[in-house]
Amino acid sequence: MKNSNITLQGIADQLNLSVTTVSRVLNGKSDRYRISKETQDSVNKLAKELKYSPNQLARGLRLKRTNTIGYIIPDISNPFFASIAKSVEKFARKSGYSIILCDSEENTEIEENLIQLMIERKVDGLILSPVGLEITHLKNLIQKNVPVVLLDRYFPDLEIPFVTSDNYQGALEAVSLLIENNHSQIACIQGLKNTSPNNDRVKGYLDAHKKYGLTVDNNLIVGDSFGEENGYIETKLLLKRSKLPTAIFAVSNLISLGAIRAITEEGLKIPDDISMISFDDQPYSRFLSTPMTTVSQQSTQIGQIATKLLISQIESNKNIEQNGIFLQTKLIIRDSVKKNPKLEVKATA
Amino acid sequence: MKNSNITLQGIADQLNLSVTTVSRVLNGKSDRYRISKETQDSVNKLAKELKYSPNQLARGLRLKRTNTIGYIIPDISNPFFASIAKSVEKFARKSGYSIILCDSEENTEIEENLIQLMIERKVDGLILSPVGLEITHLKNLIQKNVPVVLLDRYFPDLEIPFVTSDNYQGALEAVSLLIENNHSQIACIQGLKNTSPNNDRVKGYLDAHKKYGLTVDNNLIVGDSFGEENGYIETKLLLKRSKLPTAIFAVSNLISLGAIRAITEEGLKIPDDISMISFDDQPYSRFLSTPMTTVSQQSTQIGQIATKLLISQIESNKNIEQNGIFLQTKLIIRDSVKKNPKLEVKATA
DNA sequence: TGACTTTGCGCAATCGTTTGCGTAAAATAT
DNA sequence: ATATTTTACGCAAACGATTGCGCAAAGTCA
Repeated sequence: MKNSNITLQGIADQLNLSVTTVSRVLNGKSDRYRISKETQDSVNKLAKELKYSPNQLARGLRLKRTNTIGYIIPDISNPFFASIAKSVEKFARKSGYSIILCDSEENTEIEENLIQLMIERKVDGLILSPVGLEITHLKNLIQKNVPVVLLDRYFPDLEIPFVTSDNYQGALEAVSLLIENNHSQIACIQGLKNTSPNNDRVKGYLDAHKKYGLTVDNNLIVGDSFGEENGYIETKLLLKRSKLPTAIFAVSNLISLGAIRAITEEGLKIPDDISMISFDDQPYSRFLSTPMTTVSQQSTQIGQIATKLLISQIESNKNIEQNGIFLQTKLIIRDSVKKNPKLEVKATA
Repeated sequence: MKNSNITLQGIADQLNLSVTTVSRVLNGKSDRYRISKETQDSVNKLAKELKYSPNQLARGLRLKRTNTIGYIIPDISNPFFASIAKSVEKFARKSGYSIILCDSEENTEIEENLIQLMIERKVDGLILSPVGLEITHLKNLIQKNVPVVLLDRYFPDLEIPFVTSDNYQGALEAVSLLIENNHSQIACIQGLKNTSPNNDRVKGYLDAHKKYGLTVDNNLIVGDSFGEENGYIETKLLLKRSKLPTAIFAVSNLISLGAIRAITEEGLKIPDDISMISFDDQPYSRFLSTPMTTVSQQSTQIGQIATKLLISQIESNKNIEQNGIFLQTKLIIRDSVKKNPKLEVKATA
């Protein structure tokens, strides 16, 4: 209560100086304003003694700059986002920024409120993994000249810089592997519709089929969320069908976990009864009952690049010319794909 | 650039009112100050039109209240902390608070800097999972009258409210299970020393032995970090010993993951060659190659209670009388413990 | 008509910094 | 001795909000 009231004024009073001078000394501008060495020393000494700590609210108000980045993600408990968050926070911190973290719970309404909140809190910029396909609130944002970088998800027709994995390519490779192992009944359990990762992965799934001259049964594309529950439910349903899929392409790590739960419950085995490839590699992926073949993303890099992009945008005061960055994925082959007996399948491309 | 300059002043000017009045209307204090209906309506209307959004820096400066909670954790990419973070953020948000999240990287120096940073940013309170055994910076904090709640970790001799799992009991049960299955050479791979979760878990490990009249070989207590690497390295070393432990008690989920990696590398099997129990249940635990017996913590509740505790402290303006809250753990028995042939082991208690 | 009450709103200080100008005193030059 | 430069610092506004008083105008009452 007492200590918290140490201000420039307080120091100035005790030394019979003006706040101006104290401020200048403490900001290392002594030389530019010719503050005498003795004054400098006395100020520094007293500030240390009193444990002066600048009020960043006041400073931010005056400077119109808070060194704060707003960071909105759909689910911090998803290990994929958690590891990105780790690198975002770390890089921001090392660059002198703090982050205000909010979880939009994959809900557009919450997301909009959070953006409003970030504006009120005068963040210098925003890193965002947007939820839906609603983009008016984002347009408002850029009109307000708030630097924004999209992370993991983007809008093809919006001029906002973004960084994400090359989800299309990743999915293409994954599903191609399945097809090359002579799977043709491949279910795709997708995540939240209308998000770019989902769209791109599904497109990869489709194009892989096309590449090998296969037609896809649209009934095999199911689901609507990146969560575990979705994976469980959809797999349960898939396994009740008369014609069982021989493989599952799970569009996220949580989905595959749910799928495994369902498969296990039904007493089936991966890959003997059904094969599987999952997006997102996790530390545990290789130690699963059947080590999982996965599409690995460079989450650390995604976070770091996004942060770097945002900060350079903030500090240069101009919008980035560069629009989108796609990071390569990597197919990690383990044991969850079974080689089926050959069918009459040949590559077109 | 234009839009961002909408302030109370701007609205007041356009309506030929004072900022005072505008402020009062917008804060719903019209009635208390008898602002006429017409004035109210005109203010509200214009504010909406101009998309006025209050500057929280200014407000915070004036009100000495930011509705912000500082949140410092040692590793956001650890799923255990990530799921706590999820519930902290959610509960805080629903209570009208935002959180500034920082990762201390299990480093005391960083932690101290972050606390300083939080003070400068005038957070209303702090949720902290402290790193080491250094507590002077925490004492400073409470002297400054900043509400603090410790999460996951605590100091027995510090009067700061905390919420954590009953790590002692959890470890006691886990190791007892091992002993009851006739294991006597049980290695304990511990986490960061001098943190309460580690201390309490190791104590549980020791007391379980005591309970059954077993003496523990101190060489079996190894390691010094909650991370995956520690689990890997220590297990590698353990497996090189002439006298192999028959079981491993892994003090965190990441440790057990590292341990599994080492065990797999050495071509050994769980539980046939070596048994294992891990702290922290995770969604994947049951789907590991050998479904893991774990000690599950109520992470959602931990986060929520901590946040609730902090907010009530903030809003009541007095320190909580209640000091520590321990949440029960739950032993989830799966397949990673092998029943050994009986030894001459009998319970003392 | 004058006194009193109610209505409706504004003044100005305050929160803690930063910064564009100034300026008095000391030093130096002429 | 006067003019000029240098040294070392201060004034006061500004950032955008909140709030304790205060006060003029209108309404009510006798």
